[in-house]
Amino acid sequence: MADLMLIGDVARRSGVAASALRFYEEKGLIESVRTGSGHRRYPRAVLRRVAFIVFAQRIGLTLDEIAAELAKLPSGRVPTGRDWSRLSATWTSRINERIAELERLRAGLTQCIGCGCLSLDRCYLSNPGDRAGKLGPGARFWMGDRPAAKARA
Amino acid sequence: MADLMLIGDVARRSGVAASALRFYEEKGLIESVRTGSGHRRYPRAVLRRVAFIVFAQRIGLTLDEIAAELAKLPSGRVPTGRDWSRLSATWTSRINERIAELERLRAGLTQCIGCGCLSLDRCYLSNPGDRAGKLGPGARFWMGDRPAAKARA
DNA sequence: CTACAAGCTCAAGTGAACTTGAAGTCAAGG
DNA sequence: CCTTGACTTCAAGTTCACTTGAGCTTGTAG
Repeated sequence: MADLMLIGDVARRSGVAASALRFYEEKGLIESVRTGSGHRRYPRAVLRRVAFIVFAQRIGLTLDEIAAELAKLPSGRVPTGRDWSRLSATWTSRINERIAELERLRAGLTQCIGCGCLSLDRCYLSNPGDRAGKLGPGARFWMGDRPAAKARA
Repeated sequence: MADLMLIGDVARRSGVAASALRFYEEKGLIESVRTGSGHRRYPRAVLRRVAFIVFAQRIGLTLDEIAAELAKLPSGRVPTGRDWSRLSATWTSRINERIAELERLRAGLTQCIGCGCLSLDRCYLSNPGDRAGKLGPGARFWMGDRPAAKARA
């Protein structure tokens, strides 16, 4: 009857480690209610929220961006399917851009690398529009095909 | 006549910061000859090597993987176009896999997120095959569409 | 009642790919 | 000769997304 889950349950059901769930809470991505003793309890709806986070990560959003998206959800009630799909509607173009770039790169493998034109300042492949963009210090971003999270169970 | 470039020239022509070039050298990705005073000098062919590195990064290879690829190039002579294209021939399948995943995700945006099936342990979208893979601690990898390097000029 | 699992907080570590800063050297112009 | 800018090394810092460990408390099964 009390459909409140322990953090371990959420971890098992979502495949996201408990430490990651605490981290998401700290970042404001998810919420929990606390028992008198300070233990976290989650309503079942958190599973969908976590699924959304994992999904968004694989598409390429940072946790900060995901937090911004989640902030658009209606507050005070459990989001409906329509709420979720409204959120994700804007992502299609992002995916399309990335696919287009990969296709450009794939074409370049046969056409460009061997032909001698691969000289950065000239080749359209190596300058897909944003190479000149400013970015602060820190990790250089890259795309990967590895798991976005690891199950703790 | 001496077609040896300064590190600053290479940085300007490639769009890769001088500090990054030193870092690549430390990692064994590129080489330089040194003047008597210890300054780096690069043959023009390094530009293509750097272009290849940037290219490979956008496809999603780590620097370690790129180093392994570069090690396959013939030593002792400047690589030809054929040498380069032989190297990159294996990447197409990697790109294809990534494109396929993005297409799966894109389809899921309209079909899956709203429908209620988005519950990690059930939805095929959130488990593209490798979610169970083991990975040590450290940064969680993600795909991005940001610049891979920033020009210093 | 006593194990023992599971939860808590907080600080520090991880890895990739660099950047930044300190402190010093080298080369060219005026 | 002096300044200026480009170069050198080396250590430490940065971002992101977490994980790990220490030290403690809670909840439950036997």
